[in-house]
Amino acid sequence: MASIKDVAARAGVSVATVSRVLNDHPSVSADARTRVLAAVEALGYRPNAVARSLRTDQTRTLGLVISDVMNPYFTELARSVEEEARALGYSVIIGNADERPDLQDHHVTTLLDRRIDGLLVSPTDGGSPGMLGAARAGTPMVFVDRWIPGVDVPVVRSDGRAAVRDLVAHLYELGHRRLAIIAGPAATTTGRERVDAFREALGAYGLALPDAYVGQGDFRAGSGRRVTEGFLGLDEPPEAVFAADNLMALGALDAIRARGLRVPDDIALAAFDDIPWFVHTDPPITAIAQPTGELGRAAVRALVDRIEGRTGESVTLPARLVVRRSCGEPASQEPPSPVRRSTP
Amino acid sequence: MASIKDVAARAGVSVATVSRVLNDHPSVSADARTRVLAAVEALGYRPNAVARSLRTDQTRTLGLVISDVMNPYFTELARSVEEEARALGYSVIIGNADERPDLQDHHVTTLLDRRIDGLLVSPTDGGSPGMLGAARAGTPMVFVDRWIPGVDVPVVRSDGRAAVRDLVAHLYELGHRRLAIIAGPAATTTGRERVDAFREALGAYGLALPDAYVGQGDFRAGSGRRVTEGFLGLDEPPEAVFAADNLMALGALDAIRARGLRVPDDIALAAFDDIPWFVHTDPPITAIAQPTGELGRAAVRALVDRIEGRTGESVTLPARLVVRRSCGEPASQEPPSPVRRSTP
DNA sequence: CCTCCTCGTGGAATCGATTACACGAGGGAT
DNA sequence: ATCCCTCGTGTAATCGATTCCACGAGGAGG
Repeated sequence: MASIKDVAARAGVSVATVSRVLNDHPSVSADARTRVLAAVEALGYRPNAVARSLRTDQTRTLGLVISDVMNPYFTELARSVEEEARALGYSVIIGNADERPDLQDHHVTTLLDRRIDGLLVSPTDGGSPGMLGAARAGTPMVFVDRWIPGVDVPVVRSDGRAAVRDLVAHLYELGHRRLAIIAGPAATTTGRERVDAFREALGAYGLALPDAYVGQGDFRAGSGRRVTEGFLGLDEPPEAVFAADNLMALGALDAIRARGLRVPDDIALAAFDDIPWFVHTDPPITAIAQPTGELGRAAVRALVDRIEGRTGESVTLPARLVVRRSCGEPASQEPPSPVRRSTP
Repeated sequence: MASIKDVAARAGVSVATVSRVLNDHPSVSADARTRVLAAVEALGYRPNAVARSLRTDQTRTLGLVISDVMNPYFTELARSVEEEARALGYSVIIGNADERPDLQDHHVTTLLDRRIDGLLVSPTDGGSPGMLGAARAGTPMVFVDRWIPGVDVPVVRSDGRAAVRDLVAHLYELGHRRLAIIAGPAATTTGRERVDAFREALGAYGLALPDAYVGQGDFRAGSGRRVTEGFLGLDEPPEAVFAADNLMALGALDAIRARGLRVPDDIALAAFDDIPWFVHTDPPITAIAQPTGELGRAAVRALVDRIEGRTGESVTLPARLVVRRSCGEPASQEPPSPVRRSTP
């Protein structure tokens, strides 16, 4: 592969001049410039990004560590992050933590070893050694979606409180009173917050959230299934289940169906995070939609601000409720009927 | 950030010795080794991968350029690729082409500029200049899923011919005779092959595939919708629609539903590429499943073989039909009834 | 006509690693 | 005792860029 020396030789100039042309530095004669450009063209020369990074101490690369690639929410996030980064002249390297702190740390270290300019993380846990180290090491960093309390890093996320209130209102109107939640891991902020918001909203209607109605999930489909089976096995099962993310909702749907029950007739189901597929499930699922694309773009902007010496700030965007059919027919069409419970 | 010099200074040895310890070269005294290790620990030293790559001319990184990250098939592929690569000591940088040749080229060049050790591509088109250049430039390369005929690069893919035959048999048994297909872009191998396989299978049953029943899609949901609307507007609409990928199937489902028709009662639907969500759609969709994970792993193995001087070979794995309910009830349960057609 | 600046250019240092080569010490064979 | 090999180590070259500094030519100003 041709190097800058080859170009210099062919153009009859020094490597310094070639470099100047490439970085369009002003003081290069028109003549030299054309000769260099011709040589570049002829040799199909492309600057070696590795060498350049070593010298300039910047890679124009962002690292993005997400909790789970197979989760459509995170793929969409990744996509918008890459788009915005590209628009700003950066590349993105994605690391998939698969909800495992050790894998997350592996990616963080690998990314740091490659001297990425900045790190975007949606932490899987409350702070693995690698993560904390990175935050302390001074690498520009921004949290997206989830964050770690007490760590001084900007957070770009969406606030679901209002949407959760809307959801509870919706469920209440439809006659549901015994509401349960499949929570995310307590180690994640989103895991905790959604439960808090749910409990608070319930409180506004004078409803309690008994411990039996709080299932511990891990943001994967399997846990949604297990927790829901638990709910269904209760003496007094909930009338509505709220899954704290889309994958767990899917698991819940499985469990409900496996019992021979139907949504929403036998039990209502709602999810946090809306995804295109929810329109097509049987029934279409009522969900709380985050402005995912905007989140990704805002996170990149905040990170690049930090990298380039400006002050990237935290951003909080509102989520909104998208009503479909998984909680029952809208009250306008039929009066809320007492919810039946059937156990096979 | 601490460099090898700092470690050397603190351990009281030369950088050469530090390097030897780090790469566990045999001729280092036990004493020097412990001192170096202690210094590494104390300084929290991590070798600079950029510098190392420049010197050794290898990055231990693979590039993966896929056609569309939002397509669950490709996310699963990406996930398995990363897993296998990690197991073999490589990192992966993913580039999302979004089915756009220009974006694909952008990623290929960026990846090449970073001197990745090998490239895994699922080409979006019949050969953009960048792709062809990369293939010629001698970078180790392997095609996954899709490939470019005439380019001498191993291909890891799955063969859907048998599964398509099974699908056609299934549709035929259920009484469907007018079968249509939503094709992928003609520039892609998978776009063409699936149509060919379908036509061939139809031929075995004495059925033709008229031009009006071949819709031109682009592997995105929108095109599936448009093509299906076209089919539905025909004087004699098809009784079954086969979408050449999962996203277009989703679009088809939308279009069918928008017309007030029902699957499978009014029209049957099947898709190439199976994804977890197909179990939960209304109705569950009959699909042809590729061994996606195995494909990704095989592709990485082939690529790493090439990189490390062995001969990575092409691999073809069979796909299989997964029958669900979107084409009608299995014949064993009820006799195939003449398919109705209803236009609103 | 001399001096000073600006402009274009090249030489060489530098980034942080790896590694060929040289060298001195010590041990075994003769 | 001498020679030779092996072992551990350090010095320095190298990878491919960027960039500081020096230098010569030429133009402007006195």
